[in-house]
Amino acid sequence: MNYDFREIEAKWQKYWAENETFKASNDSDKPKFYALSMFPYPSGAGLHVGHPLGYIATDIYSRYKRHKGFNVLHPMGYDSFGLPAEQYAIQTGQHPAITTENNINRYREQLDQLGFSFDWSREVRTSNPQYYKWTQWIFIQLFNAWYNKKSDKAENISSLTSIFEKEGNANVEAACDDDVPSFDAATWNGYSDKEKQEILLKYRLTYLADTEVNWCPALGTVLANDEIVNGVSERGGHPVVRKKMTQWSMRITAYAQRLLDGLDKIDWPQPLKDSQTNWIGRSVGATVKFRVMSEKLRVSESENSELKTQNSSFDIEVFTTRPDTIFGVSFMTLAPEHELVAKITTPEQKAEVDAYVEATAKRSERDRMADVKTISGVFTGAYAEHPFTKEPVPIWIGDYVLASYGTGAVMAVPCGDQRDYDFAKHYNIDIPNIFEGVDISEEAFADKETTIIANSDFLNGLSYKDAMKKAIAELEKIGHGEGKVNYRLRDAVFSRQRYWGEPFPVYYVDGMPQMIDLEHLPLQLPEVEKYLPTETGEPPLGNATNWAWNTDKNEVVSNDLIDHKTVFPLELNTMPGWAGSSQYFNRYMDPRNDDAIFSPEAINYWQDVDLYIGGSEHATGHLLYSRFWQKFMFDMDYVPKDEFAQKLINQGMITGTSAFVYRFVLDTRITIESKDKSVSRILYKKSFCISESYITKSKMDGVLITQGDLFLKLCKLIEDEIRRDADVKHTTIVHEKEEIVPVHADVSLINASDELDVEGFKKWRPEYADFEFIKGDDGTFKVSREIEKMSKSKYNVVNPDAICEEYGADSLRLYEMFLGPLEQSKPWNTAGITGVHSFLKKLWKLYAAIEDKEPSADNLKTLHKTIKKVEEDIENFSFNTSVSTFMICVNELTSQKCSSKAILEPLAILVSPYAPHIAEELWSRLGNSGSIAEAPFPKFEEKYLVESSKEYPISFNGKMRFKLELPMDMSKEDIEAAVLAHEKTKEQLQGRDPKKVIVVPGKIVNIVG
RNA sequence: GCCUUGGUGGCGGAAUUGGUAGACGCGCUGGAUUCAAAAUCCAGUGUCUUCGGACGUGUGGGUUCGAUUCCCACCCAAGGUACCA
Repeated sequence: MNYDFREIEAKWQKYWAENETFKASNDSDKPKFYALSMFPYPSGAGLHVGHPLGYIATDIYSRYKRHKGFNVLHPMGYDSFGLPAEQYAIQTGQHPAITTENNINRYREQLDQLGFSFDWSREVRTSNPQYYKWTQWIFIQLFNAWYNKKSDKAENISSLTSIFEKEGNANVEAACDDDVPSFDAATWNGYSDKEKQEILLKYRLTYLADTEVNWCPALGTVLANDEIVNGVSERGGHPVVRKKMTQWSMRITAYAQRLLDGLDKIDWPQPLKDSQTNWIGRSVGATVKFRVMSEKLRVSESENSELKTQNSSFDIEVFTTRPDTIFGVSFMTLAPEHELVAKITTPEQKAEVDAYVEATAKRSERDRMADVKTISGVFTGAYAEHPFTKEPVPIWIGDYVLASYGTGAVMAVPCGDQRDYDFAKHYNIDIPNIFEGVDISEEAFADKETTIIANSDFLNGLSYKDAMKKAIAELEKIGHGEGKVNYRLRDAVFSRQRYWGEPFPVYYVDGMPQMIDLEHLPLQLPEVEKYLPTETGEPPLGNATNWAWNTDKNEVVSNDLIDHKTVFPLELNTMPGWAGSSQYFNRYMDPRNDDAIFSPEAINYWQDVDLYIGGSEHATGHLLYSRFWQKFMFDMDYVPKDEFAQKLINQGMITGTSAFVYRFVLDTRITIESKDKSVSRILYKKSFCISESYITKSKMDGVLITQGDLFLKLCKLIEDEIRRDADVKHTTIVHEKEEIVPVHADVSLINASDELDVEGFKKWRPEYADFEFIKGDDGTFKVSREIEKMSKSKYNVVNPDAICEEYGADSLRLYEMFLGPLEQSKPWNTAGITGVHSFLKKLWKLYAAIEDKEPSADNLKTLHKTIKKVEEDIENFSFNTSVSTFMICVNELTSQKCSSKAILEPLAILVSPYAPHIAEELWSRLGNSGSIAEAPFPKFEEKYLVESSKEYPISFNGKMRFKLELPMDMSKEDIEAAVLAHEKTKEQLQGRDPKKVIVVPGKIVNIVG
């Protein structure tokens, strides 16, 4: 009887579905266990081999916990709103809901094939109105809440208005906008309704604010940072400008400290915690205000007091973690983008500053960050007044200061900060030493612990800590600053100018946002003709003709009916990708509930996620926002835990082999003098894709360069084209090449010799249809290959279907685990799959003739050794080593010719979390009815492993020379005597006396000499 | 630059607390079976070797009776990134 995996796997997948084997109940005497995998975005490419890695791990653990007697919740769903479906819709006109549905069906088919123990009755889809009803609901809860710093939690906005009514806002400590005016009760009560709403908006946990976005006029859309390359859009190379737009924001900064503190309570990988810690970026220090001195002011300081007030009205605020070094300030540096730069620059310096600002704008932030070698900056000509010494401090701009952090300005203390030091050295700026007994002639001194301040007036002789306190106190005294804890974290922009996302349950009355009542939710996405932004630059929902809210009927009506009395315009933005994923883990607990996001019974039973497995790329996105919402839900008493996942594991990614073609654009400026003497100037742009064989990466700086005379060849090509037009007397031709840009090519277009199917590529990427493809000398167009993470966006995905077809799901499951440690990244290579497949065949054979006979001691030893190891492995998420353990076990039992049911039955249970189909089949062949899923996990018994003797490795000076079998219970002294008496020992020592003999009973003997 | 992770045979990897380096699998070599192939089974397989051994876990040091494991310095690769003042 052969191992017919196709039949077996189909049979048990059907059985599980029909019997709802993995359906979880919200009511059970068993202890609960909630195992969760991050749900996928159903892309058009289908599931690839990287997806199941984490799912298999979660599945193994879930099945194991079920064997251990837990009531297991193991759900799956789809994060089904997202950009790819929308882009596909823009290209093809197909509604994203349809493509999404198709993709989900394909995912489901693939997932089913792999035999996961999901409770499909709880499936959620974020794009489903029944689901996003509750996403909208949470948004409303956030809108109706403010953060009270006194109680250190979110509260309903009504508690805020009642304070306002009684006493105004003087005593309110809230997380709010910076520009809240202060008012007393009478003023508040005298405000109009609209004025009150405007004030409240500054306090709400979700609020409207003007935020800068990357606007691409040519594409009519906002771009993400990674959609922009070298300042232009990745697609099409259009210019991108920073533009202010009114957007919904989430006041996540209110939770900065609690998000930081919460990390101590959860068992998440340290690198992930580090990355959240760094993202939140807490630093303790002070803000310091420097007053800008005007040029005139310095010349005629005391003469005109009116001029003084007029011209020194600019304050530069900096945040510093070293206020103790304030007397070491010898210059200031502003980010080139800083709004004051244009205002304070003197006329003499203007040209130089402008040029520098422009040059900086072209550099990416990453560029500016990574480049510490190049020191650059420009003096603005302006000076600021030192708050204590009143000395002028020159104000520079430099691209090492980023506008997005802190205030975008630093007080430079060259003696205490290496970057400031280098900058000062480079531009010959003073480096005053304010440290006692420290030599700063070579480098800055940044060690806080040993700092003693000197040359600093009232700070002289103080340590870092004392000087810090004193400096802050003095700054506060003179009104020039205050102690401050600064967070890097900024409020999260929550609006997207997209179609395929959750609509906001918001309409506008007199410009003020109003929430739609829960009973009228969900507010469903409207139909639109086109999924592109409108011609006037409104988001795609601006195309909808039926997108107005009737407050009488509480329904969506035609835009034509908007009268601003009972019918009002609806919000045109949609929510971002992370909205739907920030509470989905709680929704799984009670996914079909239409009256509440979940029932109190459900949340109180399941509490939180016990094990969450997913990729580390979500460290600062999904995982930070989810923790934020969970804490909010906790504050509002909806959930019992303020952290949603106790334990989290990052599965390593599976890397794929990406393929690149090289894009290269040649600009040619031509001046043509025709025979009739008329002169014309033309800009001629020609685009190429170049075979890999012409490209080398410069060893110096990693820049891509073309090899040999390719450039000349291409210039010649263009010149020939130009000159083909006859009537030309004289031409001047200047070629300018743009950078060589590597572009991903889909790996399905590449053959085994790394050659590109050029026609296929042009068809796949129509914007390359007119490009000239330059083949190599051998007449082929080669791509270059690189190992990268497997991802649809890198076009290097391999899907599991073929492997499933050829070897079966159990083989694939085992193989993905066998590849290596779960947390580590590893390359995908199917070469070794025959190994695990033949293991399954050997396992199968073992059960060919099962007998009811007593197992031998060897049998029992093998079994219990395996139980022990596998159990330890699962608990440690070391799934690769348990696959090896199974192989060893089956090899041993095969050579022992074991056929005993007492051994083979527990073995089937051990294997079942890993290879559930074959385990079920063997289980039923052993005579059991029903599923193996609930069978109790075999119990390990030490007694079968007790050994009477041990084969000791005998080493000399740490090197193993021979082995010696000795009884387990032999004493140290006896072992030493036995080893020293052995003739091989004498042979090794060759007459020398051993200096020392180390005996570790049960482990090793080492002889030194 | 910074943060994180990693570096062990031809390849994926193992060695759980400092105690036999290379488990297990792939690949490769030889053999059995077969008309032949696939499949299966058996044996071998870190490198060098004068066949005694010597060397060997990115590099160089150190601690130790003993180091893949601990410490210091460095090199390389991947992922992330925010010069955090």
